[in-house]
Amino acid sequence: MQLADKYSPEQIEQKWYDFWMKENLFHSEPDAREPYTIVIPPPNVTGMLHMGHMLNNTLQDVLVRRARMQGKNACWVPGTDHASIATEAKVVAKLKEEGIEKSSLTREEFLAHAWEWKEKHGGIILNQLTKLGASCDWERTCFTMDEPRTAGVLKVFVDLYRKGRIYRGVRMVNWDPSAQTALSDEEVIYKESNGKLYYLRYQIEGTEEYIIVATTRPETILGDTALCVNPNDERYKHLATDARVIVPLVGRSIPIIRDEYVDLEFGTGALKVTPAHDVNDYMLGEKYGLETIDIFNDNGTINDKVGLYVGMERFECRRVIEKDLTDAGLMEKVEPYTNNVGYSERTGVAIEPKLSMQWFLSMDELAKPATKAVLEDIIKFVPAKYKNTYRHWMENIKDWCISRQLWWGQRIPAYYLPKGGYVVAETAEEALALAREKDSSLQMSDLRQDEDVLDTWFSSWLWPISVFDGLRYPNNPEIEYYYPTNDLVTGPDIIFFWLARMIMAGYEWRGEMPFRNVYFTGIVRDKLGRKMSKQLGNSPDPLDLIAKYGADGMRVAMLMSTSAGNDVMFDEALCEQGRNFCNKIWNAYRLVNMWEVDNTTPQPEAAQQAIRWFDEVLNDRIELVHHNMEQYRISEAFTELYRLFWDDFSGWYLEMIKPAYQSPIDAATIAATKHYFDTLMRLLHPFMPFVTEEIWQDLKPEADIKSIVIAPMPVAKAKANEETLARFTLVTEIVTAIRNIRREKQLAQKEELTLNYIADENYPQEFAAVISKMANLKAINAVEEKDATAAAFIVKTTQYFVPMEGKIDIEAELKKLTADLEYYEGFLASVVKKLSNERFVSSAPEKVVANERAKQADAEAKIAALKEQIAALK
RNA sequence: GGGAGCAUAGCUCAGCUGGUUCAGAGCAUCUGCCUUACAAGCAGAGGGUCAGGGGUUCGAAUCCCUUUGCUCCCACCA
Repeated sequence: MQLADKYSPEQIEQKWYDFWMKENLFHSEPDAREPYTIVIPPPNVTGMLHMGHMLNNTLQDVLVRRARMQGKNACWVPGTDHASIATEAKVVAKLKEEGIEKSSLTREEFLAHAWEWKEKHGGIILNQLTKLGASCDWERTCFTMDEPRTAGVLKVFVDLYRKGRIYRGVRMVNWDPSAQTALSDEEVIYKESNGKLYYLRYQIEGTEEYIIVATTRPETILGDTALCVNPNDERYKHLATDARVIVPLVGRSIPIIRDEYVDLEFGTGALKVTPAHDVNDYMLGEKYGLETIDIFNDNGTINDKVGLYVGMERFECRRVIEKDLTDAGLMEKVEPYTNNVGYSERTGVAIEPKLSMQWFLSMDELAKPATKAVLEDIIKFVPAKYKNTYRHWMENIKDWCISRQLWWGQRIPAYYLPKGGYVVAETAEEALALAREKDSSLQMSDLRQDEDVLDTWFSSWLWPISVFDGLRYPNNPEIEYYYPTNDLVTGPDIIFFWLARMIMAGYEWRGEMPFRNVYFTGIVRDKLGRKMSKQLGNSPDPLDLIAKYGADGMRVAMLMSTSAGNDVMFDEALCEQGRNFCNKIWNAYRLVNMWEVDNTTPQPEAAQQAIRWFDEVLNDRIELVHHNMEQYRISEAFTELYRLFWDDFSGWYLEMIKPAYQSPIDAATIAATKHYFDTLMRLLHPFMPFVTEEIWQDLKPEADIKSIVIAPMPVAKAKANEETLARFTLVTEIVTAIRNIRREKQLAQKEELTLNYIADENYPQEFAAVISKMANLKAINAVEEKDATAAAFIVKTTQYFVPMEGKIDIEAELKKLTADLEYYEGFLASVVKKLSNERFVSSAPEKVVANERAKQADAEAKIAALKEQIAALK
């Protein structure tokens, strides 16, 4: 095959992905083999691919492809998440653009629009993953809101309800006024915000005296139902026990209560109590039986309960009320103030604490086995540091608010009865049957299903089970075969949202962990360390990068820069490095491929020596890569292969076996080389699937294996021969030394040199032919005498001379040798000092001491050799 | 406020049980090469008080204490 001199991924990638799909190589069915399962963290159904997905899915694909090549029945289940808030917000925005208000639609009409949107955009993100080479079993693609998953969710809800874990009640929840729904605690992000601290004057009823109250939210005075001071506060001891104050502007009379909750140090020591709009105030309200006045509409505007500022947006109201208070002389002062404000994770608006009726899931019982599993490493976290984060959360777990005031999602299967009360059932029919137990006259039309839907995570927490339909059919062969899954690759940012809950669900409905290992990725940042975001415009489009550098180049960029749990500083230069590596592989193959093979040519000695060495290197690295992968050191494993291919294979091995210009290569050497190429491609395939397949298909080492995707992963043979590897380092040192001589003396590479040496056991005799070839020597001679006219160097203890015919600068040589001598004398002194320390000799392990003695002997020999050379020069 | 983690070459990071190869890799930089697979390349070189201080040890980048700086998570005094 004629190969272009640059690797061009465009056609190659699409060609092979199509081939893999056509051959159905990613599809898995249960069989006798050991399963290897990964479930994808489902991206939002209407989302777009970003760099985080690149990182996450590259890693998953590496793991899956490797397992597949190791002969396991690899199954990577893809899918998407219905992402109720995010998707509903997008659909609402899209309808708004078309001039349609959500409020003008019925639930059914809205859902029809939403499904239409989902059908149109839902497949995009998964399709994008194919561009990266993701070897998902696409036949298994799931959606958290498709029928089997929804049925599972409802079954789980009913099960939990019957177990008494789900309850309904009025609680203070995090309200998102933009999405107009409750959120779980995890969906609230606290950020430091610059606000103001307002000091308001509350007149004590029946007096001219005022109490000053500090607050950050003056608009909530509309909902004030008490004022609270600390009972130990001297400033307020004089007040009558039944004293009351007048709420500024509102004019309402409210009691003064006394509770040690109030901090004497903060503000004036007086606290306004607004039970409807502050979590702590709510607790005070409960404790003292205070009235609760909710002053906001669901969209964050002021309602008509008080009759002031009606319809005004909450932040607008704050500005207006500040002015009105000032004008009325009720504002003592205003100070700048920094505090933490909670924002909605999805819509970004400030959260409003709000009392409302919601569904909750009691978590204590669920948490117990899940906590244990991680702490005891039954589920292993990589890196382990996240165990702490996990434990802390699990041990302080709060009940989960699972209802959302949205339409896009799984509707809560609770049905209200006309005369109060409700029933919970998977279907309306079952609900009716249950209802009739209470009142036999009831008809279907009497039942009214709860309007709310479930939190998205209430379906994603079932993912490892639900993708195999293990909730509806707990004994089906698929779930029994694939569950528990092996590895989960995710970011630490969703430990609480998703990971912890999946573990809880796993134990609750399978009695077993959902996955054995969790690999945490970091966040992909730009090279300045900033988070990638649309606002900053520092987030490259992964598809553009793939188009520019190839999918393999992109994958290399991800692999080069990531270690578990650490953030990735992404730099486009890494993609370039990846592309260059593809090109390197390509050109190495081009070289091997272009040689003419001649069966009559005997195998050169240099080639025999090269093969003897490379066998050992390869074996050694296979072992190392395997070892690294076992420990999820994926980046290190790849880096080993990168260097193996680039330096050892291309830089040394290929140069050693390269036939002379326009000469053919012998059959034995080309066979060995192609075998190495095959092995290297297999080792690299999980990391760089496309370029390796392209080359492997051309090599066709095994006719009955149709793709490298299912070619067996090379395994290390017996332990590598360390001796051979160590001896070869002498060769590289000799060659490097001669190259340096050429450079210093400005000798052309073409000019053949002679190498003389004074023989000892550290001369790598068995690699003489390789040395000769790599250094372009015409002769290598063992000599007895030193040669003062030659360029000299020492490797380990062996003295080498390259005759220079008068080109030697004796002064310079002497200077160099003297500097070396000084270094080794200093080195020897430190070794001797160590060895003469009795405590060292007696306490250090034998091996360490022996090693020091060897260093001493080497240094002494080297010093002797250097002294001889210096003497000879003089 | 509570907890966790990090600090090693200009940059991004390895360094696993304290001891060969302990001060490394890649990138970047510099020098020399259009050598016949690859200039997306080749051959070389420079560059670090392992954040500061103290301790344990025969021996510390590695273990302990401490100071400083950064990051993340949790909590939320209005």
